[in-house]
Amino acid sequence: MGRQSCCYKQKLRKGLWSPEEDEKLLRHITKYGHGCWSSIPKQAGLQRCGKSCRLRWINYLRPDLKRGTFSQEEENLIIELHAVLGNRWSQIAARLPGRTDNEIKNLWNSCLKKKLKQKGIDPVTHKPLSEVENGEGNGSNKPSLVGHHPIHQYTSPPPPPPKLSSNWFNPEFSPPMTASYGPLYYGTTTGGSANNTTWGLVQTQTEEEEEETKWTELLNSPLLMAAALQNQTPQSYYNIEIKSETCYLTNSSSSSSSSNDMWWPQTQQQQLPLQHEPLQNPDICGKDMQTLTAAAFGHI
DNA sequence: AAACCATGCAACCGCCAGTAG
DNA sequence: CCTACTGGCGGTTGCATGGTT
Repeated sequence: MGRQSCCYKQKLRKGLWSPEEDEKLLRHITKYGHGCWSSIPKQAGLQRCGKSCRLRWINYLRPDLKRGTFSQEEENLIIELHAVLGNRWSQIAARLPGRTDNEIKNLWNSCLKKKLKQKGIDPVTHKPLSEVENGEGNGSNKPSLVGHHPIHQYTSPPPPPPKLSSNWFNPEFSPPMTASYGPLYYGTTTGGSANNTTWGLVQTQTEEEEEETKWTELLNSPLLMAAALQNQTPQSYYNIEIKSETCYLTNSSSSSSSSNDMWWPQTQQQQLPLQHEPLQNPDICGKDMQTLTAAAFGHI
């Protein structure tokens, strides 16, 4: 017995969103926040399912979205994070302010995978393709549930060239991302263990839960990493505050489901530094929603 | 100029986990 | 404890656009 989509059940609209729908949703959430997604369509006068509204909001209407093409630094960071987290796009996105999991996933599938392959790196294991092919029989490359953790490739002793450098699409590129490696792969781990085996530990860990915990601990702290990403000082970064979309939305919903008129302005403030940041690739073209969003928030 | 192809992106689908009743 | 509902996530699809032949 197959399941029917929520849209099918209620004969709701599907497909691309019209500007009118966007405006309705934006206006509604701007005014009332999104308490319960399932009730939003009705309240906002939309013929959509709640899921669809949520997705539209998260991937397109949210005011803190960065948009534009990914910078080299961001791409590199995604690759690094993917090596650690695997296809956990939402977690990767949480470390890239203003980017959505969908965006990152698309980038990975359409672009980064190819780039890695061109560089002779297996996008799944993040190991050199030759190595992957050779080691295929011995089970050493057996995929794990959460992807592979070839951290040693990136961490083992200071990042010098060998395989690590092959990950840099721009060979001349080094800082600030090189600096960000510290917190990501070593820095945050030094609290517990000072040696370089910390991530190796992750790699060889058999207890998955323990693994998870370590990742969480490690990855929740690299604020400097993102600071480097933004080419900002750590301090200015703190102003932005790393917030995954999940946190972002959670905050709003937890603050109160209906009358949470507090979270918007606050969030906006946090995003200001980002907005002032000059876009390297201002291809916001055709996506006037950004303007609409900005306009909407100007009224709050 | 037209047909074809490749690419990027937005959105949907289906599954899962958490939770309220 | 069970069930239904909801939100969240990753995988996948389909369309629009731009480039190439």
